Amino acid sequence: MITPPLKTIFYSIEKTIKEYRRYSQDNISKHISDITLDQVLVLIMIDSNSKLNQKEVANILYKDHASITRMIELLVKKGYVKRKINREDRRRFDLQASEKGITALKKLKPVILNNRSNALKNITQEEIDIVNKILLKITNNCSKNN
Amino acid sequence: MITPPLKTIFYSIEKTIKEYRRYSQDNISKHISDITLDQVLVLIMIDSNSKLNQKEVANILYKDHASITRMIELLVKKGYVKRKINREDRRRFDLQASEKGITALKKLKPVILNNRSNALKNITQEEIDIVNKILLKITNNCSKNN
DNA sequence: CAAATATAATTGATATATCATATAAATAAA
DNA sequence: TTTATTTATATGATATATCAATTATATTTG
Repeated sequence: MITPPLKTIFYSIEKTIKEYRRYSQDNISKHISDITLDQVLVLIMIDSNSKLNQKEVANILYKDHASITRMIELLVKKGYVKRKINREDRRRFDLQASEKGITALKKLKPVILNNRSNALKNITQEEIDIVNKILLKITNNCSKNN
Repeated sequence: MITPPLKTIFYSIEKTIKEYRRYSQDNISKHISDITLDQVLVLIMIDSNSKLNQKEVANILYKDHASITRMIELLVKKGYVKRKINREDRRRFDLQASEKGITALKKLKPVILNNRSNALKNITQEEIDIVNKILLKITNNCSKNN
């Protein structure tokens, strides 16, 4: 008999992140309807450091480079991000939040912060540290053993 | 200044589940190359209880019904699952692992169990309980406040 | 310098997530 | 019993995840 996934910690982890994403996306959509949580995170990164290229954004957000390419493509198409070829290295792009992007961030940063703090209500920093520590162990077990 | 997602617990959670999925998928693929982790979980559920219909599988695995429809479609197409219309309720399907599905499960169940225990190496049951408890709090915070 | 190699980003294919809508069958209500 | 509502599944659209392969440019090396 195999343990139903229902009872494993992996199930809890997936369920938690899904609920957080849904909750977070709902609140974002109340303010701006054509942007996703992931796109907001990309936009925040771009706006916080104009030196970042796509590869670095991908590494920071722990996303696949292909996904970042497509997210930025959508952000550019919707006018939240401006993209110019880098002068020193023509393989790279210089990324910059547009006026529209900056305006969106003004609205959305508090929403994100609020999502996070609501999601963590009644959870102590110590508890968060414990969870982080144990999750890191799992991560390491999976990457080492592969 | 908004906290970089890098430092939030949500980032840890996403990173952990991604690493576990990648690790798990790699080991599955070593044995059977045309099946995904999610499909294996669906197959396990179907095989463990022949009474389950798609809606129930979706609820157990905490997946969207649309996703389950498509996963089962693929499992049927690849010959791992047999699907027949239920006699009492013609909206439902009776789901059953085929011979091929059963053979696959014989190989894959130990792989799944091994993945789980490797991923949790050097983590105590008490630690797992703590993580589960805190993750549940987050889940509840997100569903209540929405 | 020319050839080989490495890097940044893109593209393609396939699977899954999510949400909205549709369809068909079952059940409840008028 | 006809109509309305609910339920199980499917379908469509769009976004993201993942992996492989490609393209263009940079860098290294012979």
